[in-house]
Amino acid sequence: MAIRLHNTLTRRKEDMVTRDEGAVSIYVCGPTVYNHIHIGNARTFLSFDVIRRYLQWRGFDVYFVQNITDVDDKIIARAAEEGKTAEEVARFYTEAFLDAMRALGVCRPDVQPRATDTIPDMIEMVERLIDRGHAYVVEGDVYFSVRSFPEYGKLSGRDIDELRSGARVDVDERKRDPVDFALWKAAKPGEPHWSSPWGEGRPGWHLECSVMSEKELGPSFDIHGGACDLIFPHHENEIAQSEAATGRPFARYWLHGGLLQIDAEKMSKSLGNFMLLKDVLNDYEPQAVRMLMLQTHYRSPLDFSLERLDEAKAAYERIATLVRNIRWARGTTPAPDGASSDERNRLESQVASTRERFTVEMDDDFNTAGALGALFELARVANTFMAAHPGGLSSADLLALSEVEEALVELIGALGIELAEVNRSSYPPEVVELSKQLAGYEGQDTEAAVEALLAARAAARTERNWAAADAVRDGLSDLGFTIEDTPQGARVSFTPEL
RNA sequence: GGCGACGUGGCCAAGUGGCAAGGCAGGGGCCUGCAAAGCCCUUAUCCCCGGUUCGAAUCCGGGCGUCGCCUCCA
Repeated sequence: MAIRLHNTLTRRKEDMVTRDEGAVSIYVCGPTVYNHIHIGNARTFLSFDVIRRYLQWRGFDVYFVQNITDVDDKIIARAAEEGKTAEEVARFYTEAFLDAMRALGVCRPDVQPRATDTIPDMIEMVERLIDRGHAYVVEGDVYFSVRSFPEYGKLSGRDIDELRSGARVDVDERKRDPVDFALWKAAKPGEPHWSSPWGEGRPGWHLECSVMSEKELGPSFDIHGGACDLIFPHHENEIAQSEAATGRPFARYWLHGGLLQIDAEKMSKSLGNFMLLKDVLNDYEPQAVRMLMLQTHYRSPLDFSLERLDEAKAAYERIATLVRNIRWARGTTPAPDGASSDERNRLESQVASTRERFTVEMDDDFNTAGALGALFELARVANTFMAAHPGGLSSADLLALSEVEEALVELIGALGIELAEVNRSSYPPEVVELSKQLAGYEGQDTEAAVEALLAARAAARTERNWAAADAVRDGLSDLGFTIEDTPQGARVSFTPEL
């Protein structure tokens, strides 16, 4: 079964046929580093991280390139505001961006070129465009001649003449045509600048993506991604630059993500209605953020709110709790009899059908919402299986459940959501003091302290001393532990608040 | 005005011709010493009108509404 992609260029879903069989080359537009990225920026990077991970999971050899725009008007403006140099601003927010991506669990691109490291290549492409009659020099600026590229507008469905009449911006009289755009800008005093055949200057924004993608992936590659607000003019201009410079088709498939909205309005730095990713991650686990994004198809708009983030967190915990409960059950002593072989077969066939449906959904233009639906169905079936046998599960039952666990961890992992193992070493030290008070524990080991508390609570419950039992549970609860009673004993889990 | 996306239960959302996934929230029940987790039950004339079809959320036409791009934007 082929993977289907919605291609903005053709406005329909197509079978993915890559340049090299078994390999996928991807270029995704990265951030301009003039501020911390907001949650809307994060959505796009997350979407393409999921696409990349899924293709890898499907066995493709993925080569993923994403630029960092570290020279730009907005960086210069920000530097002026802060009384810093543009280089300082760019360096600071580049680091902040890399930190934020790490915190969200976004895989690093295979190559992550910076615009300022690619200047010679950009100059070379501009020279090529001038040589081929697609660009012209005016007083140190170089412009791309849009009319020299007849296919201009094929991505965004725009018509050059309509663009021209609709141009609202003050027209630069030196341009031969109002729709022409800058490839190279002569530097004003105090701006970052590089030597070029046209004098000291800096590159235009659209240029770097054409240059980097060609340098890293070749003139024709498989997938070019970005958010849909980049379709025009950015991606249209990239196509014009690259195809005019190389004479060869640019990206085969154009994938565009929908925008994140707040109160049904685009989240953007210019509108001022944004939330920074780093602030959101201060209060929420990355898994909750990822779950929220995955519940909506990547091309649809997504209205963001903390309420929805709470819902996504609850949804994530449904899966995480199940996996934790399976792991716990597998640590208990198997019962002599549990489920019937029919029940086990049903569970196992559900695992198989979940894997099947997950793949079908994801192959169809990365339908993460559908894929999650498959996982939740498996969760319900597995929960039902366990609920039907409160008296305990046999070794065979536990083996079947371990297949459920394996599938959930693997499949949700293919979407970039990690189901972490419980880390006992991170138990808080306060538990020792609590155990001393309530269970007479004398040692210093946190894990042993918890064991002592659970033993004390079990004893109290046997004596029907609910006050003593609840004191232990409440004390542990205050430290971030959850105690749940089952017929097989108390189940403890530790989930510290962020 | 041009180009594009979208309109599915209380909220979110998948589904693009054949009995409407899933999550969250609410209500009822079960389990529990009380909880927690979980299970069971429970809520949809798929924006409106017309058309095509044996059959339409899904295709076509018209309307209404929301959003995006057309200017820097993930």
